[in-house]
Amino acid sequence: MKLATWNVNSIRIRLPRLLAWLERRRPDVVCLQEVKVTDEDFPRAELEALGYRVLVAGQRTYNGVAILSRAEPTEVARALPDDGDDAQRRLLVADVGGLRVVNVYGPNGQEVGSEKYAYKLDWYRRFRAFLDAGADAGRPVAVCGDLNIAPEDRDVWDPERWRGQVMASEPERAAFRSLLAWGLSDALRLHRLEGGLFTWWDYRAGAFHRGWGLRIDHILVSASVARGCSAVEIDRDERKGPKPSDHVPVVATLAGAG
DNA sequence: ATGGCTACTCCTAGTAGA
Repeated sequence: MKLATWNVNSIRIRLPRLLAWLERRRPDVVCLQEVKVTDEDFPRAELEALGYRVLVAGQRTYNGVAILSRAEPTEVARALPDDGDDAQRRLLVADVGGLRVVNVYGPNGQEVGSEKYAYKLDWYRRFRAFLDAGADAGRPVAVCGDLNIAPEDRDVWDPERWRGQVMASEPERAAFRSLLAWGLSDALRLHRLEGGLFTWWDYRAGAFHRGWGLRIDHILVSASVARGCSAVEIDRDERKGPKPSDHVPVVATLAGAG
């Protein structure tokens, strides 16, 4: 089966590209981030017409996550347990077949030392506690999404320029490692060890064509899933052409039925 | 690299993204 994650940066603007990509790629499960619409405004019918079931934890303007799946999903959670009623929509968890799919849109953090940076680190602390309490790394689990963390120097285009900056700071990298320590593997790194593999490029300054990217979108898998993970691809071409998201999809090929 | 963009909104200016 193919499991994908994509920060679409507005499902409204990206719907034509998303539909074309789904028809071409035929993923079995897709985690979307930054859909930027409420549940009611989510383009459910267009996606169902392609054969997908749709779960949405939507929000107007900001954030918002969704899971598309060919098989029937069972919703497990749509917020962290200590989120308030008006919390930012950054989490959606569903069981699809035997796989627990944890879709995450990690906070941006804005700037090291800012209030939003503190929120980001605290969010990851709460997310790790959620995994501890509500999931079992001994079972098939995949944590997918835009984590907004470049885990190592090889995941940024210029390590010296990014050293200590938001997305690449040591406390953020420690938060990423705390997810691995829970019992997950970085699926891409099971197959590809080289640098220069990026999933996001700034819209400004021709960053994509200059190779100024970061790897901040990830698929993390528990051990049983890792054993059946035969490939992970970054759909870099989705950054080209008209109206791209600033992020591209990451697609893992896993053992087992869709 | 400190923004030359994009998308959003009580929409034409301010906020946020990363």
